[in-house]
Order: sequence, then structure tokens, then C-alpha cells
Amino acid sequence: MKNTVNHEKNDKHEQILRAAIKTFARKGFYNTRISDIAKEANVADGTIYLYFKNKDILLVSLFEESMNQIIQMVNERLSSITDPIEQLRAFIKIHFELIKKDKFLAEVISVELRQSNKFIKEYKNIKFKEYLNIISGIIRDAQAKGLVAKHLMPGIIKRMVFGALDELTLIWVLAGDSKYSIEKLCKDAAEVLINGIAIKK
Amino acid sequence: MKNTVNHEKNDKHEQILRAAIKTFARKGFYNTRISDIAKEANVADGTIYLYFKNKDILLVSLFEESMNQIIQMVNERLSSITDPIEQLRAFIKIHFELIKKDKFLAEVISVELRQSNKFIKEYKNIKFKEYLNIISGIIRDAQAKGLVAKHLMPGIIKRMVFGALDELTLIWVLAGDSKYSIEKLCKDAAEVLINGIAIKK
Amino acid sequence: MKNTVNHEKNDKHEQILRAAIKTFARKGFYNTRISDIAKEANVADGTIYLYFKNKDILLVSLFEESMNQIIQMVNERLSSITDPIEQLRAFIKIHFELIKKDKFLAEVISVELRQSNKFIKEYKNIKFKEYLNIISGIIRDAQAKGLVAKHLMPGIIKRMVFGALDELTLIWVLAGDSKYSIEKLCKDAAEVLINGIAIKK
Amino acid sequence: MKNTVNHEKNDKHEQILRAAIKTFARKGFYNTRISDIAKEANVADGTIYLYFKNKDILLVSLFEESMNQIIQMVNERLSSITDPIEQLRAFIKIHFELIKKDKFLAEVISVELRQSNKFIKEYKNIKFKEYLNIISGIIRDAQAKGLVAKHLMPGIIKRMVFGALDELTLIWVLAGDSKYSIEKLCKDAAEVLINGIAIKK
DNA sequence: AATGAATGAGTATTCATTCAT
DNA sequence: GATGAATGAATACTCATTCAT
Repeated sequence: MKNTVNHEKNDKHEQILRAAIKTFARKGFYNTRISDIAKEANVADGTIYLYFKNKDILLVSLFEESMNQIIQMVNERLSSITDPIEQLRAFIKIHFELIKKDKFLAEVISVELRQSNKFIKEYKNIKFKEYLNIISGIIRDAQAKGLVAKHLMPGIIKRMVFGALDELTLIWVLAGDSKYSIEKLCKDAAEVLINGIAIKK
Repeated sequence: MKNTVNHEKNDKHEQILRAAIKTFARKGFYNTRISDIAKEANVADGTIYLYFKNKDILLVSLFEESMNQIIQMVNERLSSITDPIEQLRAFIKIHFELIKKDKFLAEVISVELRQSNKFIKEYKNIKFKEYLNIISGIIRDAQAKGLVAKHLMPGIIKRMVFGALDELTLIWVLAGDSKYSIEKLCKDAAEVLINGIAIKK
Repeated sequence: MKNTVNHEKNDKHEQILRAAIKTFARKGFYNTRISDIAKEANVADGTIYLYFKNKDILLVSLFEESMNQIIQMVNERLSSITDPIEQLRAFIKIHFELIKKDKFLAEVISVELRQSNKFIKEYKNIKFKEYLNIISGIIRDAQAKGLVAKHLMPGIIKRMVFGALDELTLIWVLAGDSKYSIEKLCKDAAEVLINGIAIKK
Repeated sequence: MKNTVNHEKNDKHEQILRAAIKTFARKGFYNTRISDIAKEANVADGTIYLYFKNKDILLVSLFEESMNQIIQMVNERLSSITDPIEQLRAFIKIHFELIKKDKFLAEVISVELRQSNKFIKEYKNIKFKEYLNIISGIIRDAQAKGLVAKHLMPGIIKRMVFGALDELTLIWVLAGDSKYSIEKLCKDAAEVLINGIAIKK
């Protein structure tokens, strides 16, 4: 989030996006007023419309821009790993690192993504699919290397992996008093998911 | 809701609930108008308020009543199985059977549940927790019988299982042209999840 | 109120009227629901419409029937008095007696009469005018007998008298803990009003 | 309401208040729609809510602000008069002057005040009590100077005076074709009320 | 670019009234 | 006559969006 290339002092765009994330996380998309975001961002209501066409687009932009950064970072980190199983483990690790780094964003993505995919008109969340396809890419590679059974369909596995991680995200993010540490969640998730798909030697 | 005994086919309560499920599935909770539901249910707008206090409560009731039926059915079906691993397999099977039987309901639960948990004031989805606890109960039993490693926390596993199943629900329910059959989803899910947690012999 | 000629045991008409008076007094005409009155009267909502065309007519009937009884009683009591000044004194006395006897009715008449006169469509409160004209009749008689100055217009005086009495009604009726006794109000009112119009000897 | 200094002729606050007075006078509080007021004020419906929290508060503000001006003006005018009897006469005169100057306001205050006192939640019309207390103040002064009998209670007299004046207000304000001139009403009222309470020499 | 006052379309909910039983 | 479930018209209020400054 912080590794963006915006070096403007007065970066309203970023300012509004952060305020939107925080407010959507707290109140949800439909219960958030543009004026709530404006207040949080310390700008006038109208200013938001100078940077984002409307409320829907604000949420969409938030997804797009966040996913962009995440995807870039994930790809970078994975590029130095060759074993697909280790790549999957790393993917899971990075997922939880990101959640820890930006709880609000994690909450917005986890809670609002489904709704928006379906109900924000004309929106196909390409970036989200790209994120999911990192997983299926790893699976395919693993299958090619004989590490994962060929009959498991990568399109299904990627969703199961994401679903499992996303649900764990939720419990960490929604519980103020996290019963489970990020590290434990990460460790168990990696163990179960890798055991689940890897061919046993 | 009503203190009358509803044995009529023309049960307004049921009629409205079905209409709500269908409409929430199609348009989402926040984009559904009470008048949409009324039209779908072939009743007047005001009639809905004779059976449900308000729109929030309508969604909540929908969850409660549906989960009640589901939980009862799942428990019944699982009661005749003793091997916890087979119970888990059966649980997964039933999950997909239910989805197939009531696509609209599956969609509403999968898409709206998260939002409602957090944003419908004062709502603690006890029934949903009860559903999740069926899974953790199975896991605990399996651990007691030495079938699942003790260090895996049932509270985490239940969420991973649900998350994975729920995400698969989504792809089947949202894709008009299901690329994957329910049966394939069920089979892969069971395989991966059981492999993931079961101790390898 | 109690001297009506209804000797039916199950007099719904009277029952509803009493419930309406009580409820209008407590909540005001516009804030009273037909169902409130029905509940108070221990009848079904629909039953009210068997006795009164609609909510407006219920208020109107309430005025008409109450004023009828009041006028009849006042006329009866005044008929045995010949001195117009004493008649006025008696009128004032009776006014307060009535208030004391039926506080709820007094409150409804005092608080709702103005609104209804103006805003209930097509309603000309003839009975209320008849009540006022008792006062102007007394004044005219007094003027004929040289007890009240001729230049005072009975149409004005009747209103002043009513306005003064009505305002005192209000303070007694609205104050749960009446600071002033009915008797004191009555005595002062009679003194001031009679002194105000009678020619000093 | 607004923290801006309103010195413009085109003051929305004032504009809305005037429109509200006119519309409440014509149709009554409960029969007036916010959109009626908006139309009369030549603003959008929503604009009203920028200046007044809700419909109840609009009526309350109308009372408060009007009574404030009235009280200030009355006190000013009375301050130059020393004889309490003449003060009372002046008070009555001013009352009718105000009615003549703003018929709509007079009508709203006279017709809606009672209702609002009782049925607008949490509203204690302090300003109205302040207005009434001008009268009782005069009476007390007159009693101290031996001009009014001590046994008459100022708390009762103030109400009688107000009731009488208010009722006369009504007949002038409601009658399109005023049978009685303001001047005649004023003269008779002053004569009767002063005769009514002053000790005869 | 930034503001925030003004707009007015949009909707949940209420409640007087009806009418089948 | 009595009921009360059903109706649906009516409306206060909200809030995304615009635009004059």
C-alpha cells in the first residue's frame, strides 16, 4: 500500500481511497455515505467526484488498485521460488502478511467483494481473477511436475484455496480479540491445503 | 411469526419468504425493494409487514428458518454414520445436495451472510455458528479417534472447510453455465479436504 | 354523559365513543390510530366502521353528541334562573362542573375543537355555535334589562367568555397536579367576567 | 440554525419559515406536506432539512423565533408605561396589532399551539410561558399598587386574559369576511378585561 | 482544483379502510 | 353483526450527485 509511486504531498486520490477503505470496513459499502468518506478524508463531498466518477467506481477502483499492488508483490516474491509446493506455501504466507499489514483493506475485500462482483453493474473483477489465477498457475505447474494429482482441476482448487484463506481472513479481521494468531492460521492453512492436494510420497 | 397454524399451501409467511429468497438472490439485499418482494409474492406491500417486522428482519428470518431446517437435516443424516471421516464426507455431500436443491437460497446465504452478520444491527447469527459447529464436532471426534492430528484446531478447520465449500458454492451458483458439475465439485472438495486433515496411514 | 338513553347492555356505539374520547385525549386526533381506539373499546378495527363512517366522522360525532347533551343540560339548569347575571354565573359554574365530571372529554373538546373546525372537511360545528349562543343570549337579555352596556357586542363577549373559560379548562385538564382547584378557577372566572361586563351600580 | 450570518434578503431559513407559516395556516400542521412547504418556499424538499431537523422542529422553531420577536417587542413597548392598567391596555393593543400585521402567524400560533404543546414530544414551550408571564407581571404590579384585588391569582388571570384575546384572534383570523374590526375587538376586549379585574373607584 | 449548498429521485413503512368469512 | 387479514395510497426523510462560486 505504501510502496505506491505517488510522491505528491497533497495526494487527494490516495487520501480518499484510504478513507474509503476505512469507512467501508467499518460500515459496509451500502451503509457508508459519501459524506462519511469525505469527512474521514478531510475533503469536501464534491471533491471525491473529482477523483472518482461515483460511489460504485470508488469501490471498484479500490479493488483494482489494491489487487494490482498485491498481485505485483505476490508475483515478485514467488518468482524466486521454483518448487510449486513451496510457492503455494509462500502464497499463503504472503496472503496473511497482507492481511496483517492492512486489516481494513482485508476486511473490505473479504466482505464486500462478493456483493460487488454481482451487483455493481457491468463490473467484472478482472484483477481478482488474476489473483486467483496465480493459485491455479501454481497448481498446474505442480501437476506438470507430478506433485499434485492430475485429476484435481486447478479451477476448482484455486477457489477452495481462496475460500479457505478468505474465511480465515474473516475470523481474524472481524474478531477484535483474535482467538487465533495470524501465524497459527497461516501454519494450519498451509499444512491442510498442501496436504490436501500434494501427492503423498 | 404468526400464532396461527400454517398448514395451508397458500401460506403467506412461506410465500413471502420464498419471494424474498428469489429476489435477494437476483438483486441482492440492498438492491431489493420491499415492493419487488411483494410483487414476486403476489401480496400487497403492507402484507409483508404483517409477517415480518421490517426488511432486516425478513433477511434474518430467512437465515434462521433455513439454517434450522438445514441443521436438522444434516444432523439426521450424520447420525447414522460413525466414522468421523465418513461423516465429513457426508457433510460435504449434503452441502452440495442442498445447493443443488435450492440454488436461490444457496446464493442468498453465500452472498448476503457476511454482510448481514456485520451490518444488520444486533444480529448474532447463532444458527450459522451452530452449522459450523457440526464441522468442528466431527473434527474433534476424529481427533479423539486418532484420525486427525491433534495440533489442528477444530475452530480453524471448520472455517477452512466452510470457506472452501462456500467458495465452490459461489462458482456453481453464480455461473449460469456451470463449467463444473456439482458432483465434480463435491468429489474434489471431499478429496482435498479429507486428505488435508486426515493422518496418512 | 351518563344520562344517555342507551339502555342496551352491549352498546358498541357508546363503547367506541368513550374509547375514542379517552384515546384522543391521551394522544391527540392525528396521533391516534383506529386500532388504538378499537383496542381500548375491546372491539375489532372493522367494527368501528359499522358505527362511524370514518375517523373524521368519529371525532365529529363525538363533538355533536357531547355538545347535544351539554346544551340540553345547560338550558335546563338555566331555565329556572331569571336574572341574566345569575344565569351567566350559573353557566360558568356548570362549565366547570362538566369539566370535572369528564376530564377526558373536556380535554378533547378544548384541544381538538379548533383543528377540527378548520381542517375536517365540510364540518361546520353547528352545535358548538349553539353552545356559544347560549352565552350571547344571556348577554342580550342582560342588555335588554340594562345590566350590561349596549355597546358591547354579544358576538364578541360570548367569544371572550368562552375563550377565558376554555383556557382555564386547559390548565386544569393538562396539569396532572392542578395548582388551582376547580372551585377557585370557577370563582375567579365568574368574578372577573361578570365584573367585566356588568354595569356598575 | 445555520452558523452563517444571514443578512441576505434571499435567506433560505427565513424563506422556509415564511412558507411554513403560510402553509400551516392554510392546511394545518398535520395536513401540510413537507413538499407543500418546499413548493411555497421555492426550494427543493431536501433543502428544508438543511435548515430544520424535521417537520416537528420546523413548527417548534417557528414558535420559538416568532415568540422571541414578539416578547422583545412587547417588553420594549411596555417599558415606557408606568401605570399597570395602562400597560395591560397596551398589551392588548399590541396583541391585536401583531395579529393584524401577520395574520398567518397569528393563525398558526392560535390553532396549532395547543396541539404542539402536548403532542410534539419533548417540547416545552418556554417562550409561550414567558409571553404569558408578561401578563401576570403586570397583574402583580397592579396588585402591589392597589389597582387590582389581591385575591385574584395572577396565574389564573393571565390565562383568562390570554384565552379571551386568543379566542378573539381566532374569529378575526378565521373569518374571511371579518364581521368585527380589529379595532372594535381590541376596544371591547380591553374594556371588559380591565373592568373585570380593576378595583372600581 | 476545491467547496458545500442545493437538488430531487427514490423507498421503507404506516394506517385508514375494506370485505370475505 | 363482528372480525381482523389484507390492501395500497401516501409521505417524511435520505443521500448521491451537481454546479455556481
